[in-house]
Amino acid sequence: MPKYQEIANILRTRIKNKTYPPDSLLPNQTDLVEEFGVSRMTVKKAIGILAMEGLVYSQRGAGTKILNHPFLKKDTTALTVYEGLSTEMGKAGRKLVSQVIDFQVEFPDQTIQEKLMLTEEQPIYSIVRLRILEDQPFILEYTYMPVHLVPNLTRGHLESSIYRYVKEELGVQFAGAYRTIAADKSTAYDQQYLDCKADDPVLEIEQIVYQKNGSPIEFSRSRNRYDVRAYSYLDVQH
Amino acid sequence: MPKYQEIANILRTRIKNKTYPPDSLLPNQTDLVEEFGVSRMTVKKAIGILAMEGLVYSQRGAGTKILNHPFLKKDTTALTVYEGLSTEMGKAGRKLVSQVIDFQVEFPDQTIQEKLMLTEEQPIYSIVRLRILEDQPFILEYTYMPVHLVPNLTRGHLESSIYRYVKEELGVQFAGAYRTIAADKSTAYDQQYLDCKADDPVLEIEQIVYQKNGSPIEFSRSRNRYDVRAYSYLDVQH
DNA sequence: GAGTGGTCTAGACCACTCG
DNA sequence: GAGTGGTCTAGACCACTCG
Repeated sequence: MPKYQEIANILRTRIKNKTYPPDSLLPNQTDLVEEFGVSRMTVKKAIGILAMEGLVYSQRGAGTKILNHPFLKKDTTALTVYEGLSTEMGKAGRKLVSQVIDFQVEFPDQTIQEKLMLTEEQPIYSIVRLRILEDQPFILEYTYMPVHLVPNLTRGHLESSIYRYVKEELGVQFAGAYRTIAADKSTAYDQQYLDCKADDPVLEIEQIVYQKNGSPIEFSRSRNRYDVRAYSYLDVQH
Repeated sequence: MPKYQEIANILRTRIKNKTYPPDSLLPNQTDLVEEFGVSRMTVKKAIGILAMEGLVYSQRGAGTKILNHPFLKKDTTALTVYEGLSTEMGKAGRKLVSQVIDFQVEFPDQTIQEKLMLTEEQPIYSIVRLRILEDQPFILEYTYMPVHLVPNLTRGHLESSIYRYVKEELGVQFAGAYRTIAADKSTAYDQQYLDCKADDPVLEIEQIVYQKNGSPIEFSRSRNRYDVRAYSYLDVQH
């Protein structure tokens, strides 16, 4: 692990345990250079990480201030990094079960060809799963992935965690995701699986997940029960 | 403007006009050092900006690749930086009208005290506006701002752009925002102003906007017609 | 083994804030 | 004017990718 990461971790710990209390100033960069025995560029890089996380704000001439946003108390980190729903819920200590409703291999239609940058001859997995959180159905999820990028996918993976298989066993690295969030009326299909009423809306999240090499590896549409799931995130300006 | 910004701008232009085509490699950092007559750290910082924007992906040993994400073609930049709806729509060349439904000064209730970090004696503006895009009502927006942070706000500002007044005339700098997005059933009030049907859902976006010094300056809830507005953004991992 | 980007140093100059 | 963080340099070493 690079030095600037280690230093960022140490400083983050001190902020979280109030060694550096909110609204106070971080020691200046020269002092941190002395404490950690590194160059100033390295200290600055460490502080830059904390600034990206919204923990501190540096101002030329005035020092680096510890911020006190209410979202420090919330668990938003899980939402900004793509790691799959199972992993996210596992970290939060909540029990997620995935019930496989459909699992097919087929040729992609036009929409999916575009989203996943495929030709019509490149087969895809088409997966429908109901995600059940602590015995309550809450997301109906349609997932499409190119077969050649995710070989040997099994029903077992779908029931535990696709993300873990793709990342840990296939060694795929994710670059990020493009998401669109919208409200929609529930369909009869939604109502059946999500166990919701005819006039209940759903929150729909569409996402395309990209690998680090730039090719899309997943397109999914998830239909969320409106009363169970909202989507939160922190948008820090740089 | 710092050198690394200038270089990033030049490289971004070359990517957008395909001087560096998608899937090709950027010239290596040593060559760019020669071309621009700067040190390698400066070149690296410029490339870092493009990587944050999702335009390129650098890999140790292999070079820096120009990515070809479909969202290069979409206009998502406006959505990741807080600049107010009027400014956003203005840039897209669309005509936005804001109709002021209510404009009051009052003491904050418990919720707003918490969101804006205020005491119950610190007065706030309470604003309700209907945002009309090209003659179609599409957002009903409730905005709350502390009076002491936004002195002399007038009805005129509400009708044009609060953001422009706060930023340009008051000189406030924004650090970012915390947002929560959810689906909800429409209320009678929504239906009246948004001109939607009883079983139409709405997309609700709650946001707290922070100043660079860390204090919240705005809390708002916007109720969006579900068939007109979705919310998109790019989530790049770092 | 050649070429690549990632990290790090030790210093410098400067713009900015604050009392 | 003293102290702060932002930028920049010219070099170094290294981990990694690729043929």
